[in-house]
Amino acid sequence: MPELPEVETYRRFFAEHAAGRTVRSVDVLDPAIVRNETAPAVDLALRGHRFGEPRRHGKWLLCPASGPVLLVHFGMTGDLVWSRQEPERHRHDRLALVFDHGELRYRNMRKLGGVWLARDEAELKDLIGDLGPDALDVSRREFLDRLSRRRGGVKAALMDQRFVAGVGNLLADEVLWQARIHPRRRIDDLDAATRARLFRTLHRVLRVAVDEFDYLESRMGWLNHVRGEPGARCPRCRTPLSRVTFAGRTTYLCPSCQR
DNA sequence: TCAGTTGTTTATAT
DNA sequence: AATATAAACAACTG
Repeated sequence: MPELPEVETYRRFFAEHAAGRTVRSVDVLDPAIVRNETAPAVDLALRGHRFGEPRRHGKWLLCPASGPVLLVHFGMTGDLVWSRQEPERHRHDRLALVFDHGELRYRNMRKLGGVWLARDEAELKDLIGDLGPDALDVSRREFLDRLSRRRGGVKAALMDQRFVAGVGNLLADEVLWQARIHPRRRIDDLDAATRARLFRTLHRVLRVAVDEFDYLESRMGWLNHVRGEPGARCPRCRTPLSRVTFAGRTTYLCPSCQR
């Protein structure tokens, strides 16, 4: 379930199991999941290398291995699995990093996303493309500055990875609902107080989310707690929520609270 | 059978 | 040049 908070969870998981460990082999179980190299090339590049501390930028997990960097993107259905917790490989396990003490598997049912190998930091930048600042890392000043240069709808901006990196469909709805901003509101129409509220809310939602596993469902009083339930009502004012399609994505909002 | 799904890219239109 | 939209990608689930 990967947006920024989930990928942060994967980063910690990778750090726990793979950082400081030497790769014995890379078993590519589905060659199509490696997007920019052949399966043997990935094995050859990483075998015998030791992983350092993983980093995260937006929804990308970046795993340096003394020289080459393994790039992991989770799409909609990606996951990491540690072999001690689940001994058998699953049919959606697409790649396994094999260590002496176990194996870390990249699972992805739908195969959106995948794994890339960068030979160095320069190649890494080319592969992840023109990403904006990480949504949890961006300063208020930079966020407001970027917002002032942006036109169009506010939800589209939040979800644009070149604007800020890490916010997806569910988080965008959550932030806008908490900040009481209609997702179709034009950025030009937002006054200074509303822009400041948007930043504060974005930051607060992300902070809570990265610290709380399963926040999407467990966080009482949040939009995502009731999202998708038939007849769902706004947790604040009890007005029935609207469900609309916006740029091909399902959007939930409260017609009473949000403008 | 049909609609829907937390992401990204591409083509096309505005 | 930016922004908006739909479709495609793939593999399910209800």
